[in-house]
Amino acid sequence: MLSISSLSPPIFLPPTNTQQNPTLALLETCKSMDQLKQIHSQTIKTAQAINPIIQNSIIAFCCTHQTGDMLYARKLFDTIPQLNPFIWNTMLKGYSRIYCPKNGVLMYVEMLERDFKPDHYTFPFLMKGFTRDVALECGRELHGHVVKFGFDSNVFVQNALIHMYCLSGRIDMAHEIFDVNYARDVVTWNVMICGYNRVKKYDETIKLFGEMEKKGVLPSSVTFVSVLSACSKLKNLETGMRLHNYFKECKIEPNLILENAMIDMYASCGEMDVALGILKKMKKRDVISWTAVVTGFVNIGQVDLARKYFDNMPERDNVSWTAMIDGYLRLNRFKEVLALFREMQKAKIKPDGFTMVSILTACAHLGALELGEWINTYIEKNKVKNDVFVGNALIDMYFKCGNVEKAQRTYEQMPRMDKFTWTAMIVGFAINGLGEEALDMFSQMLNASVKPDEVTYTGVLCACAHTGKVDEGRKFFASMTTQHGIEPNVAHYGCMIDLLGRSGNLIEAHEFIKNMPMKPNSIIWGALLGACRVHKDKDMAEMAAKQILELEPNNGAVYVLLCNVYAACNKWENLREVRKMMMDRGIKKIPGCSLIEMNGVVHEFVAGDQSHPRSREVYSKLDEMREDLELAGYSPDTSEVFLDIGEEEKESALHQHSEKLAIAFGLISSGPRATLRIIKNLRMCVDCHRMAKLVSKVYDREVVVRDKTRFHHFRYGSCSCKDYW
DNA sequence: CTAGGGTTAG
Repeated sequence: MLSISSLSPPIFLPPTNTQQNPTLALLETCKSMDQLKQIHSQTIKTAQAINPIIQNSIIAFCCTHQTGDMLYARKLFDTIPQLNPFIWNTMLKGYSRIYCPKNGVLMYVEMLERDFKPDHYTFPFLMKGFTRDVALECGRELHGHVVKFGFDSNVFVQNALIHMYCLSGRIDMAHEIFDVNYARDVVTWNVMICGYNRVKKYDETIKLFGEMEKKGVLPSSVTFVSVLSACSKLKNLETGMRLHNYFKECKIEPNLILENAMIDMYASCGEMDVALGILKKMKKRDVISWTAVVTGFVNIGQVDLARKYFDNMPERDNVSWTAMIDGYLRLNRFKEVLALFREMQKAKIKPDGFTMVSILTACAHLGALELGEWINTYIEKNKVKNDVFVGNALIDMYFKCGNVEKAQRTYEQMPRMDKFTWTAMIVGFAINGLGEEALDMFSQMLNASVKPDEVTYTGVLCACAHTGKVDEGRKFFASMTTQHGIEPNVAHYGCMIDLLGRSGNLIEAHEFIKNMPMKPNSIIWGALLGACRVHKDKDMAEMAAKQILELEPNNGAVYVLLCNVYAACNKWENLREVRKMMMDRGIKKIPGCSLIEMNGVVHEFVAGDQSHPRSREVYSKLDEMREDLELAGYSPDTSEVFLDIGEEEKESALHQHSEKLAIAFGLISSGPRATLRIIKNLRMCVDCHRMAKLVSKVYDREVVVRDKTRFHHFRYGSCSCKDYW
């Protein structure tokens, strides 16, 4: 018996070029998956669905079109009895397009298992969608396959391979292939150049471009874009301008990307006039063009001008917002940082890791722990890429908001650490008075063979200064040069003066200043002056104050400190003289100001402040506190009040210090046992310090005060600084 | 005579 099919005439396949086959013509104009599905069902009805050319075209649409659906492609793919290399390749291209490199690799494996040989299209398609991780995982093996299947002289495959090694950070392997590759074209150079940009070796980028010129390879516009980008990063205007002239000579048609790269290069080198000139002449501009201009103005500190361009941009994405936010951050305009971030949220633009780092940095400066916590939750909930930068910013934020536990927890969860992580931990412990922990971190860092830099050493010396580790401090100061070749800068000297002076070695501190290789600034003398206050050395204080006033005649803090010294030494006549000098010269004391964050709102109190809406309650709470605390042994310490007034008035002035107002406000506006976190612009005075200790005991509250230089954690009646500050 | 590589802003 013969089967029906063998009796039937061969199925008539309609012509398969677009002119003659209406289905193929339809597919060519197809715009969406919906349309495609209609065409597909039509082909099933008309029995064209088994026409391999139609099948290929339908799958190709799913794999290549913007709206293409790879699940649909795969379903169709599975129904095809007779596969060919073309379809496999198209599928690989599809997975690359939607960035599913793992599916691509699985498909490639399946292809080999089913005895299809990869051709020279297979590898470029497959590798195009690779991520760093996949490239690391499969790179070597695929390289082997390329050799095994004999594509080591195909330029497309070789370029894809170099590209893949650059992606996984194996620039050495990439260069090796580049060097032995006899099939090189301009794209090979471009891939290699781009690889150096990716690992931030911009000098190498420019070097390679030079080699390319020497070899007489004509660069393409892509070459120019990459090399311009390197010039931008290096702020190498000379090479940038040479490139500008060069591609005019080459008669390369400028396109949007190239012009954007030009704007970026000039803007980054501070040549805003040229950058704006290019922007003006462009036929088409996009969000990148405008953002490059905004960044340019931010770079030269012209943040208000940057804002003008930002406000006039036809569209803004997260990069533009972050660039603008970063502008305010760099000028320490933190409130504007947060305000702009709120606007960004209103505009429904999703922040990413870069944005988070900027906002967290602002939170760290402002001590805005609640917002910082909110950002942390946001990162977790929205799966913002939690890389080492974000982690470092989180650690820094928690420490600078005085939350040591959360900082440590973040540190423990870091998937990867770098020099900045260690440094953030050391500095963080140091400013929170945890000297042992800071130094322990430092030795762990050295054990991990991470090289410390000058900031790391600032933290190390600061840890010694805040905890009175004089001998260790001297030792570290010496070792930074001898062991790590870091020349101490003025901040390191500042830490040493602080360390020596505060521990009572005033003469040695002064000697240290005399032997500094650079000119001591007001911070150096200020450290010595502060030490003179603690150790009641009137003569040296006068000398130090004189030095500062020569540098900064209007430095109000110096007068205040000098007054403090006189008050501490009972030199009332001298104190009056300085007071008079301040009046005559119109020098104002910087008013003490404390911030306390309550339910996401930052409340600000200055000394004697009555402007807060709950001011009356605050003052009556203060009176109540005074009674409670006196029962626990409090008596006012007026030794640091230098106003020429009666004892009772002194007590009253003391009573209204900004941190006391903030603590009282904190007590009436938070639940029992909630931690109070206060940020103060000046140093804490002895009396407020004593009172805060008692508050922590009497009201069973943790009080954290960040003053000008460090943290005080008050718990169970004592302070983390052990009264050494 | 079905398909292919590289690039820009924080």
